[in-house]
Amino acid sequence: MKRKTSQREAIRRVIIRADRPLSTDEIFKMARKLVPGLGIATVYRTLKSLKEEGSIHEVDLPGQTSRWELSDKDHHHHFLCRTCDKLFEIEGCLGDIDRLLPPGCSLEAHNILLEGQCPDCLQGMDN
Amino acid sequence: MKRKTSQREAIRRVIIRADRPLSTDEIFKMARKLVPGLGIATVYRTLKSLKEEGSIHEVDLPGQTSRWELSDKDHHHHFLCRTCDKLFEIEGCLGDIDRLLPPGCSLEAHNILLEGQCPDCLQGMDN
DNA sequence: ATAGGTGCAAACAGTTTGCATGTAT
DNA sequence: ATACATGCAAACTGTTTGCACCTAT
Repeated sequence: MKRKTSQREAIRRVIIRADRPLSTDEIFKMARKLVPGLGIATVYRTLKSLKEEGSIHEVDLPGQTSRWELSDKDHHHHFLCRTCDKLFEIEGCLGDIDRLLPPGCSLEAHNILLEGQCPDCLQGMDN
Repeated sequence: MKRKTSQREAIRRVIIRADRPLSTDEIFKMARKLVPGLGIATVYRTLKSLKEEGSIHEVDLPGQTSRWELSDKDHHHHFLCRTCDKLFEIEGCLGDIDRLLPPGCSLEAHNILLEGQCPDCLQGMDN
C-alpha cells in the first residue's frame, strides 16, 4: 500500500489531529466526514497498513476495542476513563519491572494501564 | 443461579484444579470431558454467574480472550507467553503508581501485564 | 410441581475477506 | 494501461440470547 488516496489521507489526518488514541470507530466516523462514501473495511485495511509501515501504533486494551496513536512517541502508558471510555496518554514509567518476572521467563514487553475517572467525568459532565 | 448441576460443578472443578488462569475455551474443552454433552453457552453463562457470585475473577487481556481464575487471591498481576499464549500469575506489584496518574484524574484500578517467553517455550519445546 | 438450568440454533458485534469497480500512477 | 485501493456484502470469531426441554429442589 503506497498510493496517496483521499481515504488514506483522511484517516492519517484524523489520527494526527487527535489529542488522544482513537478507536477504529471514532476514526471511521471522523474520517467519513472528510470522505463521505468511506467504508469501514477501508478503515480497517488502512489502519493495518499504516501500522505495518510503522507510522501508527495499535493500543490493545483489555475488554475494549483497539485504539490507534502515532508511533513517533517515547515509551509511555495509558489511562482509561471508566465512564467515557476515552484513553489518555501517560508519561513516564515504573522502574524495577524485571523484579516481577517469573523465574525462567524472558521479558519482551510490559503493559501498564491505569483506570479511573477523567477530569470531565469526575465533574459529572458525562462526556 | 444456585442449583448444583453437573455442568456447574465440572466448570468449577476445572478452574480449581488449574495452575494458571484458563480461557473460556480451555474450560469448555476440559469440562466437556467431565460432562460430555456440555454446550458452550452454558460455559459462558456459568462463568458469568460464578463471577457475579464472587467465586471467580475474569482476567481481561489486551487482544486476547478472557482468562478465569479463582478470586480468593491476593493482589497480583500476570505474565503472558507470546508463543503459547498461556497466562501465568505474578506475585507482587510495583510501587508509586499514583505518580503516573494524569492531573485531575481519579485512580480506581491498575493493570500490569508482562509479556515474553515462558520457560517451556524458551527451550523450543513449543508447548 | 416448578423455578431455574441446559443445549441448540439464531442473533450480535467487531473484524476480515472476495469480488467487481474505481483510480493513482 | 494496469496494479493497487475501495465499497459492498458475505464470512468469521467470540459471545449472548430465545426457546423448548430437562432436572434439582
